Amino acid sequence: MTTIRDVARAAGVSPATVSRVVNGLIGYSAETQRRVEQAIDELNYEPDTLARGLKTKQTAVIGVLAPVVSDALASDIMSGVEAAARLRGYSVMLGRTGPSSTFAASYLRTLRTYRAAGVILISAAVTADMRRALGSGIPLMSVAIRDGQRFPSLAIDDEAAAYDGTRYLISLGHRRIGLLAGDPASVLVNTVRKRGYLRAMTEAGLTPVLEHGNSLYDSAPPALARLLAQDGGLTAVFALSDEMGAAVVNELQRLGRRVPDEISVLGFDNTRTAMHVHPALSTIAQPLERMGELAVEKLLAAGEPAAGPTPRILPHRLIVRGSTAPLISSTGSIPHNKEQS
Amino acid sequence: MTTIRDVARAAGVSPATVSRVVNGLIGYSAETQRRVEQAIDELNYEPDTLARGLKTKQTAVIGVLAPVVSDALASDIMSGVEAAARLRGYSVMLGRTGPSSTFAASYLRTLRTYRAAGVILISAAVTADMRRALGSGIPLMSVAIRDGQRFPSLAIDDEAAAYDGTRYLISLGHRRIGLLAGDPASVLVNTVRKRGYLRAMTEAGLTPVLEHGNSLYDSAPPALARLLAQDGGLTAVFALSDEMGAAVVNELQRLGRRVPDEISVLGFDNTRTAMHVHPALSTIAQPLERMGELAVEKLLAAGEPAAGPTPRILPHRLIVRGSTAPLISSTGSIPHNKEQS
DNA sequence: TTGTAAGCGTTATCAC
DNA sequence: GTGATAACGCTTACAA
Repeated sequence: MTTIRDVARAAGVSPATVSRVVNGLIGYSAETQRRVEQAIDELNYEPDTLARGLKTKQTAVIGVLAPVVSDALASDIMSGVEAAARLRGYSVMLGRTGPSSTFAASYLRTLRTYRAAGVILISAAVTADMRRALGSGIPLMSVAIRDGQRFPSLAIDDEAAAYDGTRYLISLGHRRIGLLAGDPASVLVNTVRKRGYLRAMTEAGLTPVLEHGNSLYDSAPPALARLLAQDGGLTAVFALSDEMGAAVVNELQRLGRRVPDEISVLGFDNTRTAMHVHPALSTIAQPLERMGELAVEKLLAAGEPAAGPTPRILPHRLIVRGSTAPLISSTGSIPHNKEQS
Repeated sequence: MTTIRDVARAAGVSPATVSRVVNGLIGYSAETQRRVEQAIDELNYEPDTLARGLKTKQTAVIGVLAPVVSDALASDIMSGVEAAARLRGYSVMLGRTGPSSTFAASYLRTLRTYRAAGVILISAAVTADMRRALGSGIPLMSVAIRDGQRFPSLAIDDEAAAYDGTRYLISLGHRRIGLLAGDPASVLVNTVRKRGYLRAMTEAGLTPVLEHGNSLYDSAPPALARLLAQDGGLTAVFALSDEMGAAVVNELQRLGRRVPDEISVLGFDNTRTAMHVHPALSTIAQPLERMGELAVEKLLAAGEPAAGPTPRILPHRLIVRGSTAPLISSTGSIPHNKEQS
């Protein structure tokens, strides 16, 4: 390995000067700079991250913790994180929080010993335990979840998004709309979205019909069965994740119900999964990649004076594909459509 | 931050002794060990990774490079890598190689300055450039791709897998079987799989029909159209990725062709995507998570004397779901089925 | 503008 | 069995 001393010797200067050049500080002549840079090129020198981090008490590492590594939603966010991080010369360290954050604290302790520049928590709220495990010098931010006001977070307004989704279905003429929620215990987000759905239904004088899955594909068919058992005449199902939405589309077809002619299905998140069914799933989009990028930006700006207010709310968006359609009422008339943007 | 000296002072011993205890070396009494461990607990001490790495020239970091972070196949492998790494006390650092490995070398250089313990390359072959960028001390292994004999790799036998998939379709009675391959330029694997298909077709005296997509969902519908233009009477399509397979199932249904009654579809990889269509996609499974785990194991054993032979071949497996069925010939008879295990 | 030298927190080589 | 002490490769006062 070539060290800063090797470069110094080759350039005929001191290690301190090489360091200054490498770090773009001031205090050397143009000629010196040239010689140093040439030596760096010739020796193919690269500063040792460990030694530098040990001295400066900082490394260009950003930690990312997701409940499940292979989750589509987390993957999209991670993709944004990776892009923003590489752009700024940072590397990302990946961890899985596992069921109910079992591993989170241990990961955060590790990240602390690496002197990470910041940590991003996907789909999980920051707990006091986590905050403690990470120590005090490292900023921590959660993404795709609204985390009270206690810790920084970055998410859409889930209540409003679910409200808008429900309103959209209502504007299509649907009256009997079932909600397929995720596990209320593990993801706070579900409680909030549920509230949005309930508000829209209540305002419209409609009766809520509600069941829980666990956000994943396999949980949807049985939950759909329960939903249908509650009200066999449902004309629309709002699933609070695309995986469940996709499963509902497929299961409905298996049951011989036509989507969207007989029954509309609306998903949530706008992950790739929404495109993988036929008809493609209408859904509420979260700007997932953008969230990942923004999280990095805010994290790295955390030390700065002008750090913006938190939690930061990002816009959601309704995406209409083939799985939703106006209700064909028994009289054959299509109700007035007051779809939202 | 509490350091090894703090612990030493609290326990009334020297830093050297604390180090011995922490690292489980020999050379201290049981009583000393007790005192040190107590001090560690009380002070909540955690060794500094950077200082340790600087001294030992090794960190417990495993680098993982994938073409696209949010890819389903890569995600599954990464999931296995994460699990195996955490089990052994290693952390994983994530990178994206990007189109045609643009970023790979730069990531590898970074990984070198972190003194990573090893690097795993997903769906990409090791090039001499990469090997050079990483330096000589760090093992590098590619996964889910067969990489000649020059560098270690871990993959299924893609030729045999494609052969078996084609044989399966033939055993179902299909004679007009189209192949939907991925981009031959970007992923070597496609060339090999194509060879397996061609061998099976030729052996059976059948005429190959072949088109290329790019392995992703959106590339499949147009490629399918070209396939159908070549032979409108195709009764089976073998797609060399689940994303393309799922797209074929959906597109076929959009075109009014029934799957599998009129036409069978077989995918490749067995990612989540295969489950997200209706009927669910029959496919050739790669043990993706297991590959990730194994890659970590082999990487960390790379220094050992008894490092096994490379490249290592893993078993593939045919998974029959709803998208494939015996050909109903015009005479109404179902051909003899000689399906493989 | 440039060099010297003192650490950063750890491990490893010696002595005792 | 235990403790000084010298690195590891870098940054950063402080001198010159």
